[in-house]
Amino acid sequence: MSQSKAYAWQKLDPSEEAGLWAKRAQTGSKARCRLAELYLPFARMVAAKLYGKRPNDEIEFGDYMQLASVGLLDAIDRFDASQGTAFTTYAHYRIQGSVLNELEHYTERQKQHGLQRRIKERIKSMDNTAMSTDPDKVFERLAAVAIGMAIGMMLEDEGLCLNEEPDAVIAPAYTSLELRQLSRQLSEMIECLPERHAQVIRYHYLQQLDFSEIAKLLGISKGRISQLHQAALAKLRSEIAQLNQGNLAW
DNA sequence: CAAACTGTACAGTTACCTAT
DNA sequence: ATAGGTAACTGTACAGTTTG
Repeated sequence: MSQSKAYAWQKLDPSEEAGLWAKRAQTGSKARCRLAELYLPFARMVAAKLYGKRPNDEIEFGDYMQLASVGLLDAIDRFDASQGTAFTTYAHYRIQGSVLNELEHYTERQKQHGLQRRIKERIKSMDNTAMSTDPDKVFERLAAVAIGMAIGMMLEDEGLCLNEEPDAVIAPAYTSLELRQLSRQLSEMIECLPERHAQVIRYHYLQQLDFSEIAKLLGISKGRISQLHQAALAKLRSEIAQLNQGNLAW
């Protein structure tokens, strides 16, 4: 399969991209963040190719992706646009180097923090009202669980359309029409979130980056990412609760 | 030997603060 | 009011050690 539509990196007008490179070094630069967002699918593709050649299954794709994103940021910071070479050519070597170099030093401990655990934690983080006994929280809890399942499905849909990740989990058990609809609605809701909130959700759930990596990408602190994450989830829950009032089917 | 305990590392959360 | 930083905190998983 050729690169899926969802992962095709967006081509910018050359002058617009040149502007981004020029502004990238400014403190708290939106340009740097925009470039990272633009080329993250490229980093993912490089990670996927390396993952395809992995010698064993000890390290999961999510970990390759994390290392690739670090390499991407490094490439963005060091790339000299005036040299006339394409960024992807330069970035390919840096990302590959970053992944291979870090994998060499990968500790047993890091291996233990794999994708499955991250997904489990993220779905759990959606359900932080689960222990509530307050009846008023029941709908909120249902919405939280539904969001967790829907985002879980979105993660797996990513796997379905990303052939470079050969061992992606396929055929989820809960592919009901209702959840498919919720997943679609959820994507639309995420697009309607404030930009920062949407970025955190996309990076965390779709690109599988942890808060520290997102913080580096956006140039803000890990604590702030957590706050944006909580605020985004609160908004999504509220949206879903409203949806629920109009449609008791789920 | 296995269960219980303890220490450590890490990801994420929260309270409180400052700057705009 | 909002965005963001910082540091202390919580929860979890794991490794190593102790104890019966």
